[in-house]
Amino acid sequence: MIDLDLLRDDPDRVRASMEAKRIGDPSAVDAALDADRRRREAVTELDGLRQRQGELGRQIGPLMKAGQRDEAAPLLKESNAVKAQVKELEDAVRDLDAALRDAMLAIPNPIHASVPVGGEDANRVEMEWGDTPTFDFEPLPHWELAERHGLVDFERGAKVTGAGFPFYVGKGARLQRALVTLFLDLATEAGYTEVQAPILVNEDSGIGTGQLPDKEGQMYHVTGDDLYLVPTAEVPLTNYLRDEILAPDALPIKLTGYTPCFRREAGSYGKDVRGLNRLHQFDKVELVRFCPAEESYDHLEELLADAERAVQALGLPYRRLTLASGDLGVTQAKTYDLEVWSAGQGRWLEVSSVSNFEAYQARRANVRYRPAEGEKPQFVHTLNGSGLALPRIVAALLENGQQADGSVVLPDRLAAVAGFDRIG
RNA sequence: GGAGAGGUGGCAGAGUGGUCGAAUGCGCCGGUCUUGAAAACCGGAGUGCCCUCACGGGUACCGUGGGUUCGAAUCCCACCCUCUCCGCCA
Repeated sequence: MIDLDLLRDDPDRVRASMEAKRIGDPSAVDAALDADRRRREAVTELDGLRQRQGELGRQIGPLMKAGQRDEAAPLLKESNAVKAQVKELEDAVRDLDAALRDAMLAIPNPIHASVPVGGEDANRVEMEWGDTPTFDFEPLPHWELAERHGLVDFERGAKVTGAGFPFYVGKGARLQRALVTLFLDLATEAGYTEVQAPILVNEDSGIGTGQLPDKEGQMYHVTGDDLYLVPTAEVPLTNYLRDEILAPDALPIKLTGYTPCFRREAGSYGKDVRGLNRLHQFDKVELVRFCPAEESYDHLEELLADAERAVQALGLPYRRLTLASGDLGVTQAKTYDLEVWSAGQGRWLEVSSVSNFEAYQARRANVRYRPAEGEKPQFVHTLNGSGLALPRIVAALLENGQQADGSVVLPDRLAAVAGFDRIG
């Protein structure tokens, strides 16, 4: 949710940002402004009527008690008339509230000034880290390595559930477990509090972080109980503090959590679907921060460094991108992506997305803090980033670590957690 | 899943139709007193929305949403959650 004051004061900026993001219909701005104006008129009138209603009630009370029905009669008549008007206006305000809310939810978060404007080709590569491996043989893609070593069973996953729900087997499974442990340990070292979160969330939580209503089709919906499988731990971790007012000394709050993530990936069939590149269920460790508004861009850089440290711990070559406006989602003001080099596929794979949502999610989820004792509550800023998403990390580990004999050598830091240093 | 009890301000806990945003206690903030502190005493203190340049005023909120009534924390309906017992179960 954007700031209603911003919308009132500078609707052009909001429209320009929508165009830069290439999201939504700019007419939502006018719809919101119109609903806002009409709502305020209606509320002002409604409050006046309620005031009159209260006055009448206070006069009628004593009269009724004293049995002076005749004295009360004209007052009762007026009160009944006011009552009808109040009812009418309440309905009107309710409709206008809903209209305003719908329009506001359809307006994306304005981009930060440092975000390059443009489409995907305007994404800015900020840096590359590590050396991409060279081979004196033809490196294999990870799905061939995984099959050779029996690490991932896609066919049985498809049988038991469907495409995109693989089994990890033997060292494949142990590798998953080791990566989760390693990433959580790194986050703990960086000062995050580990949280084990529910992986089913309700509708309010989906709205709070911005998946709902506009990405409804991307989430698995358990209709029997009207709950949603989380597409990322961001949803439960950020909603952890929903509808709360935090004490002055509570911020910053840093949470980390591992969850499986479920994504329907509707509309992306046939794109990047080989192997582990794109799955309906995958594992991810998420990093989430809550902080005061004026600190959030410092926290964004810190969070970015936290995510990069995880990639570096695995020794995987990667690059960092600042996403251009057209590649940003509804909720982000600024996002960095981290992409690891995938030697067997000869391409970069996104393994982390690190974003500042400013107050956009906080407004939707109503997460506030009191800057100082006695001061008015303010919305926090929320940030999050993958730290990291597993499948593509596994792909890169297999592809970059492969040897001429088909075996795979694991980086030391991971081997220490996994309990084995090579596969095959 | 069945039966019962209950959801009130930071916490505890009154309030079962009228002037109740809500007693009281604890906690919290400010003050008086004190060399300082404690105790005692005095005062203050929720959130949203609307009007106002502001001072300030209005209004809503007692789990959530409806309803009855001139008037609802209080009565009615639905839902959610918590607790106790039974059943089931990792």
